[in-house]
Amino acid sequence: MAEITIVEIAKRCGVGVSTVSRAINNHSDINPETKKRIMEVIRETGYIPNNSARNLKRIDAKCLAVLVKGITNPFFAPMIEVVEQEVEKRGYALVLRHVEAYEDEVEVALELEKEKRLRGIIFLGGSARHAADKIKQLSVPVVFATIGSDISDDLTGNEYSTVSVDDERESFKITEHLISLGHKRIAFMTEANDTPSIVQLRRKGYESALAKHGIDIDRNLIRYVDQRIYTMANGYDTAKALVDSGEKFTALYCVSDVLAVGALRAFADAGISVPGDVSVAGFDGQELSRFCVPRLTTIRQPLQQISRETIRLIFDIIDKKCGHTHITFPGELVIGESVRKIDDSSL
Amino acid sequence: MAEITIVEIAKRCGVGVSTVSRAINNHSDINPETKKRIMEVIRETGYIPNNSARNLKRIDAKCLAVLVKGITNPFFAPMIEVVEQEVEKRGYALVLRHVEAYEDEVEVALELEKEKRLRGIIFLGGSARHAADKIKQLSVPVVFATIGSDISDDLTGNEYSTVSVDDERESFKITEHLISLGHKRIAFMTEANDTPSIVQLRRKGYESALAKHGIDIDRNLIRYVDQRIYTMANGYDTAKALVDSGEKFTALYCVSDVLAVGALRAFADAGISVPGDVSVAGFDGQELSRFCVPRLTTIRQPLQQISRETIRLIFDIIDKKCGHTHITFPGELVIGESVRKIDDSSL
DNA sequence: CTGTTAGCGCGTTCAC
DNA sequence: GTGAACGCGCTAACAG
Repeated sequence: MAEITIVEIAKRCGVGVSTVSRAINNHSDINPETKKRIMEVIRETGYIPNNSARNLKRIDAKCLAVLVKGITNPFFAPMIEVVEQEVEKRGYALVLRHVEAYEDEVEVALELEKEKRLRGIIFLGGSARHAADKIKQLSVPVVFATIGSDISDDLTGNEYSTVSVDDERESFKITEHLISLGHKRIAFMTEANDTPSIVQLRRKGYESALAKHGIDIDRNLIRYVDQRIYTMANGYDTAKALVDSGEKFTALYCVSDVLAVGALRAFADAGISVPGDVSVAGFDGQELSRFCVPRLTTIRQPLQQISRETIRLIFDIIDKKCGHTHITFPGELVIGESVRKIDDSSL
Repeated sequence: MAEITIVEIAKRCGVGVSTVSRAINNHSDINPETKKRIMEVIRETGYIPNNSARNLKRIDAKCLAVLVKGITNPFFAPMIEVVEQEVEKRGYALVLRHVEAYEDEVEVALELEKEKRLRGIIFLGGSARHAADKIKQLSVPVVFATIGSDISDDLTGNEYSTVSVDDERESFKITEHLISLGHKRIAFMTEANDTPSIVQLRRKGYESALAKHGIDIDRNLIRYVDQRIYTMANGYDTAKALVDSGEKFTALYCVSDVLAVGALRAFADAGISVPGDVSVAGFDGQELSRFCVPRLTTIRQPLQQISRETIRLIFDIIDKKCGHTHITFPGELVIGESVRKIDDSSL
């Protein structure tokens, strides 16, 4: 397979390479006839320009990178769709990159920035805290989506933008909702995580809601999943362990819908009725929460809005229409069928 | 931010660029001391080699590409994890690329092949049929995973490999399972798709099972979702329409678990008990099928095995240990709680 | 409107 | 063991 290059195409057309280049890149100053002829030959030969070479030369490509942390997570799928549409609408190209759990997303961004000519970087998910100096090394605008503003102690917040819900407040909200329905012994399923993160913010919200209403925090009611909060199996196992421990509780609040669905299944297997015997609440408002049986009471994150706003923001920053900002959207308390008012005669 | 290059590093170290290059790429013929000094400077400066330039020059990188069709689909997540592990274990790099529904995955592969130095390409999902000449243009070994062997009419099958279940046979199997439990009026939820695809194979299996048992195919029982078979909302809407139509049926078989879960919810809302009034079967055996209420009866695809075998195969082909092959794994009929034997007194 | 030419940053010869 | 020089394929000046 003789690698066919732009020179070869130029030869076959009897033109210079730059003319071919112009044809490929839709430059205006080219004879339509010439262009047509060139495109013809390109099609015939099946020539495909080498992207590496292009990236190397190109001064500037209208290109955005989106780095998504955790491919296993269906959470981001609806966001990505929106982002793709919007970016295309603006005539930009999109580099979508998945970052493994063990990788440092900023590190990956740094590398990508060298390789492509990026105009901006969007992070979807990922850890909430990054080394300040690394973020500073990024030379194009950065927006974190679904992550709040406390990304690094050492940054003033002017080096990047964020678009997200206020995880602590939303978590407070749903916990208070449970309390308002008479629940006092509210178990909490989360991830054991020392580093500041979304998960930790949600825990804070849970604890402060209890505190506000004079309910003591019972450490036995706080249960940790093994590593990942986006697998049903973890939700199942942890809920089962909770039940088996004999601990009394009237509600279980899980930091993610996925965990909550796993818990639903565990309760079903244990012959515990939801919401008859126990109420279950989730967080995220994923598609799943609307289709499981019973439907989950949860906090819906406005992912569409977050996505759209993220895009708007990054383009505004690119176009120097504004500086870095931190935008917070309210989440929505979605009342499902998995939570109910408590009777006095409960366990 | 002055873009720092290999020349700059060389200058600061007082060595030639090629020495720096050798240090970066772990070449053997370099003084350990020199190397150490260079790596030190690289760390200090935060220098990151430009990948485009590397790809342009590099004769050969141990690199594999995996093209995944449809990012919305959680189906592939477990496969990707396995693939990543295995590839890393063999010391290869991995390029993971998501292909949009409207993109032609082979086209993308062609482009990628020009850009990077690939040694092999793996396709996860995607349409079952491709233009023969395009596949032939690919100069490195190609393996299709989860797609059967009828990828193109014009190919002998020696130009590529496949690793998958026999979708038609598995579909036949689960349909026959329903029939064996006394079901005769078995509705089928699928995607309207003219082009040969997995979906069509499953339909064939459904129809031939009915035929074998002397059950007429009732076109009113075959229901088409709007475009995508991996959204619960589609399963919900289509099941609801089926119920509303007043058509009589005792079982519903959906071409994907995701659709089936949507259907479960629709039946719950309609006050139809599963499996009391209606039995529901899915296909795929995703995590979801084990955690929904009731658990789904479905066909589990052995994704781990498929992934592992795909990797083994592509490396064997790269190493010339074997030629192209077509491997079929049996699926597993998983008995859940969503299907039951029919009474004679049913609707 | 078009052809010629100079690099983009790096890996790879080939001398030393 | 190391450095100088060449060129990968392409785009962007520039000159015509």
